Amino acid sequence: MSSQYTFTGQFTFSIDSKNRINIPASIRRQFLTKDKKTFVVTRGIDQCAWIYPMSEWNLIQKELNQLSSLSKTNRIFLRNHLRHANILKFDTQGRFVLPQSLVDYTSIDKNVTIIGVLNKIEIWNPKLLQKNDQSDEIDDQSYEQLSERVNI
Amino acid sequence: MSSQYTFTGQFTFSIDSKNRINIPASIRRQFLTKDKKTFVVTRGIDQCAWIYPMSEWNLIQKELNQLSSLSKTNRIFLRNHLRHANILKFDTQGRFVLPQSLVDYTSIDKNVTIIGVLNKIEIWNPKLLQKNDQSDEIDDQSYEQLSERVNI
DNA sequence: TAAGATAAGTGGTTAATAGTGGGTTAAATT
DNA sequence: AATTTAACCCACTATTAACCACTTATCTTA
Repeated sequence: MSSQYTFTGQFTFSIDSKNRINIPASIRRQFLTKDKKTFVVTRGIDQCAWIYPMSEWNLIQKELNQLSSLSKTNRIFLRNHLRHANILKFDTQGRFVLPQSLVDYTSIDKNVTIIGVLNKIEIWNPKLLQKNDQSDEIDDQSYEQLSERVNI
Repeated sequence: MSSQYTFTGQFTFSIDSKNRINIPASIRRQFLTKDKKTFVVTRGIDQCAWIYPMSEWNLIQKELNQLSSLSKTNRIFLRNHLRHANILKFDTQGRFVLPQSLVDYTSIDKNVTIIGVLNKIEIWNPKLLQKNDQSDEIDDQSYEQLSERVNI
């Protein structure tokens, strides 16, 4: 089964003294009832945190299960992906607390930028995201390759 | 499945103090009932905003879903494409509010030019569009290349 | 073609929702 | 038992969305 979520958009919120972060109402409303406000926060591959609704995470776990631990790459990848995964819920106000380890990893201090990326939500320190904006330009060749797969 | 929309024409309207923009009635009437006045506004590749009726956007999303986030190029591409996409509806008067980030990106201030371009609608600052008119002439060679793909 | 009727575009006000900050109680940990 | 942590509750402010009203344009019909 493929993804049931298609998050989009960008929002800038604040993190408070208790490490609470608000989930944008428009994103919150998209959560399916079966997920019951439950999701998984984990390390992103870039310097951000990734949030998956529980049912999405289950799909990912199924895929990860296919990877044999005989391969070193697989072992490292699995380890780093799973050890930082926290199952959380958002509270009655629509917030969740970002675990300290992820606060550190993402270097988030005062403000956070939240962006929807299809089946996941990314949590960024705005300054780091901006830095990526500048350096992460896609070169022409890569665009050419993409154009063979994506028609927009 | 291919596009169900063929927008055409050009209109000049105004944007008000709350960033509301009217969608031309003739274009509004073309919206299929299944789309329920819902659409996606996002950054155009040029300095304009693009509007896709929801069903059109869903086609694009389906393609984006094929891209794995393990590839760096994919990650950057997905992020930068989706973060500026806002799912919106037009109100009972047929207007929508253009998000501030897109107001900035398009440099729209007082007036807007709205153009129908097949499956999408473009929103421009009239002055920028005019500037493009002058500089964006297509050279003969490019026309030759186009002729191999498009028969008009 | 003039007059009335309908639709389209624009502007402002009000009501509802969303975001934020803090405090209180309950649970867990040491 | 003391301290920390997490869930819950309440309150304030800012933002957004719904509503109403007016003007201009377009269409209809006498």
